[in-house]
Amino acid sequence: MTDPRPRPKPPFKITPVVFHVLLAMSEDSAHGYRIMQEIEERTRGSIRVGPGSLYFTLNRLQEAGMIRETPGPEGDDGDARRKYYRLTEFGRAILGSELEVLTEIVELAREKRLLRDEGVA
Amino acid sequence: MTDPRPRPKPPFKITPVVFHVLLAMSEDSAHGYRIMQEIEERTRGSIRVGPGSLYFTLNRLQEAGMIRETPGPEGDDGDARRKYYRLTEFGRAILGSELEVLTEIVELAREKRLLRDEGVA
DNA sequence: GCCTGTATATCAGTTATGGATATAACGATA
DNA sequence: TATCGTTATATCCATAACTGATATACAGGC
Repeated sequence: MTDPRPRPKPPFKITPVVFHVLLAMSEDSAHGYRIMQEIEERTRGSIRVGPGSLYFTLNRLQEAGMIRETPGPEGDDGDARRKYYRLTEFGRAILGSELEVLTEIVELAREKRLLRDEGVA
Repeated sequence: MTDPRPRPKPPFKITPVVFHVLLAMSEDSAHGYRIMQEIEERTRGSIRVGPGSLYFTLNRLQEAGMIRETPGPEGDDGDARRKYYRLTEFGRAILGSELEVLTEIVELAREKRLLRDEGVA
């Protein structure tokens, strides 16, 4: 039960909002408004991030070096208002570390038969 | 991407603290102080719930019918100060629902190779 | 009997979040 | 080109949640 590998230490607490913002950027770069929508879609509306939390969180993540601003994706000259961000290596490490914790929790839940699905599986 | 089964609707937000308290009670009944310790142990100190959040959360969970007070476990006449709680069916359903969301996130993370481990697996 | 640890409880200060509001640019369309 | 709804970033404020300090008291070892 000892930690096999040191976890990167986040400079502030990784709240659900922070986590989901990082996760929403894990594949492509993304801009704020899109992140808002994606979180709501993926969690089927159970988590809704308002503009207050969102832009506050984006600034914080950028200051902490977990994301950085990038030019938009290839061929996107669409909307000049958009600001695109992408995960840094550090941000990716933090996200990975958080996901490990979640993975352990999910495994524990399976062992204890806490999920409504997969009763036998 | 539509929800195959309606989720039980929690009467308030299931924050990390709330979630971990529910999880800590999923097997046996438990008392407050023990829950505090267990959360700290299982998350290897990365989540620490102080007495403020804990007892506030326990009261709230009880009012909402997610946990209920019970007599201590068989053969425990140890410490009269302890208050033991156990999950209700409703509480178990809420916990299960939250775990489903986490399970989906973990699966997504695996597909996207976001975990530091299991690169090939 | 005294001290440390266990146990519940409350309170105050801080931090995080959500909703309202502001501003403006975009796209469609009339 | 005027107008309207949507997209998009940004700030502010009220509320919600959390942390740490403090209080109280019992248990067990010495």
